[in-house]
Amino acid sequence: MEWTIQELATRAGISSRTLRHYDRVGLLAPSRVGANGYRYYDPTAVARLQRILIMRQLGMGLPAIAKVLADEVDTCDGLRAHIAALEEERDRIERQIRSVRHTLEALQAGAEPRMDVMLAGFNDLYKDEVISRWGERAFQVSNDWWHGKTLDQQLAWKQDTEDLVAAWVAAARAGISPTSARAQTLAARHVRWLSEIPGTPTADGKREQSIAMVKGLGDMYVDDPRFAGMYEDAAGAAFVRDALHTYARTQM
Amino acid sequence: MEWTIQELATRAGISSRTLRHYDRVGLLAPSRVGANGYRYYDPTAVARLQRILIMRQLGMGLPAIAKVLADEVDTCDGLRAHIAALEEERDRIERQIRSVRHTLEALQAGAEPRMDVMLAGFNDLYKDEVISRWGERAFQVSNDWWHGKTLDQQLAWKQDTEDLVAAWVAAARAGISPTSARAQTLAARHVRWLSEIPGTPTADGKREQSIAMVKGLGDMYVDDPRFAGMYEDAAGAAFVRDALHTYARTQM
DNA sequence: TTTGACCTTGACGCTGCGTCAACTTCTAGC
DNA sequence: GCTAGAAGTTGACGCAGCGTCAAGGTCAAA
Repeated sequence: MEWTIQELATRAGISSRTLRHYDRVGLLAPSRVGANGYRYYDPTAVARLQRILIMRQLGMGLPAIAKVLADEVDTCDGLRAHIAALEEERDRIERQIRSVRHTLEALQAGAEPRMDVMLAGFNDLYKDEVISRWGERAFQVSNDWWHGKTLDQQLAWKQDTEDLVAAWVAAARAGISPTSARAQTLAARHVRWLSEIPGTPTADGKREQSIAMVKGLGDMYVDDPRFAGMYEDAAGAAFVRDALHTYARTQM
Repeated sequence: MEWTIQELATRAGISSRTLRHYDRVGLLAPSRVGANGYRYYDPTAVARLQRILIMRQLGMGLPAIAKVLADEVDTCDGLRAHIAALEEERDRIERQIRSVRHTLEALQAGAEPRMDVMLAGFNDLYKDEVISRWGERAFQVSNDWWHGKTLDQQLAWKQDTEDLVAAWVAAARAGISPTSARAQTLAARHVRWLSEIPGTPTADGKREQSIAMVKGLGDMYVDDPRFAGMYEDAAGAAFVRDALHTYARTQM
């Protein structure tokens, strides 16, 4: 008793292309190949196909199925691993949904695109900075802090940020020195603003690291394209950087 | 103020390959291309990249992002559509998980692989049959019936099925006629067994269709590779088929 | 001028097949 | 015996979003 590729495919509800694919990837070889190259399948092959289709219907990948069929992995273990992977994926999507909802609400609440861009850019940049210098955990803390805020709190924080930036721009325009009292007052405010974010060295009271971070941040405002234009122009960013450097050197 | 591909990529935390890819797919063109072919990006391009990366981080696909950036779709609408897609996906995975858990429990409870194969095969086959002959709805009903059963009930049903098959094999081995009283008793039991499945014509009391289904099922036991060996051999399957045909003709 | 870093285009790989394309083989009717 | 049509074969592109060589041109510093 044996069947041609089409007979088997039709009965199994799949395409002959799929069977050829399974043959090519070594998942299911035909029991016999005629001198003409035709593939023929016997009941043993059909049984194997059964198992393949069951696992496939459960969403397992072909390599994982192959391992189970090759007896490298126990069927139960394979399924358990698959469940774990599925749960992981589900949780990831769940987080994704919350994140998108959050963004959508913020957008609807009137947060302008540029605002959003600025903050997201800050977050991203901050992420890289924090991860590379103080490890992944610190980023996790401040990230949770941000996403744990209510919409009102986020908007309020955005407002604070905008005010601070506006003050910097005004000071830079005024042509005063970065070492002047007014600039240093702004620098102090900037550092306080930073310290609101938990998980940062400034918030954690680590002096050496705080200084390094404040200086590094100043440099980034100048060098990083993502902050381009944040302080109006290159001169504005340089002003902020110089003021922050001076503050870090003399007041921290 | 402009940056080379590498400068921008490093700051943005992506690869230069990604930027080239975005250029190729028309998502983000460099603001200027030198005579040497080098790509250069200005602050406008950086801002656009910002928006792209934000949406990408939210899990949106590049084509969807392109539509939003091209103002074909409102940002909020894009996000809403994305949320809907994510929720769909999450629900799908959720169903997937339940299904795999179910299978795993059945397997651990001692259902042997061959049993599982046999029943899954039956379900699949039955699905094709029912869908093609009585429409999708009927399949839905019987599928829900199966998945609505508790594990114990499923195992009990499997046991019934096994007993029935064993009885058929014994009768076929005994060399009796398919029209004999013993064979016809088995056929009656087979039809009762079938009628337990809701949504089938037998369960619904549709006489003409019941007869057609019982006969068709008998034919399938012989012709379909997925039932190969279920009744031991071709002779066994033929015996069942003949008995069912006789029963359908004379008793239904 | 050399070296090394950075730029370019081109192309394969991954997942699981769908979908032509081009060609050979089998089957059935006249 | 011939021919049409159904079914078989291999080969290759496409899909999402890049990672990853490969081969070669350009640029900046020593």
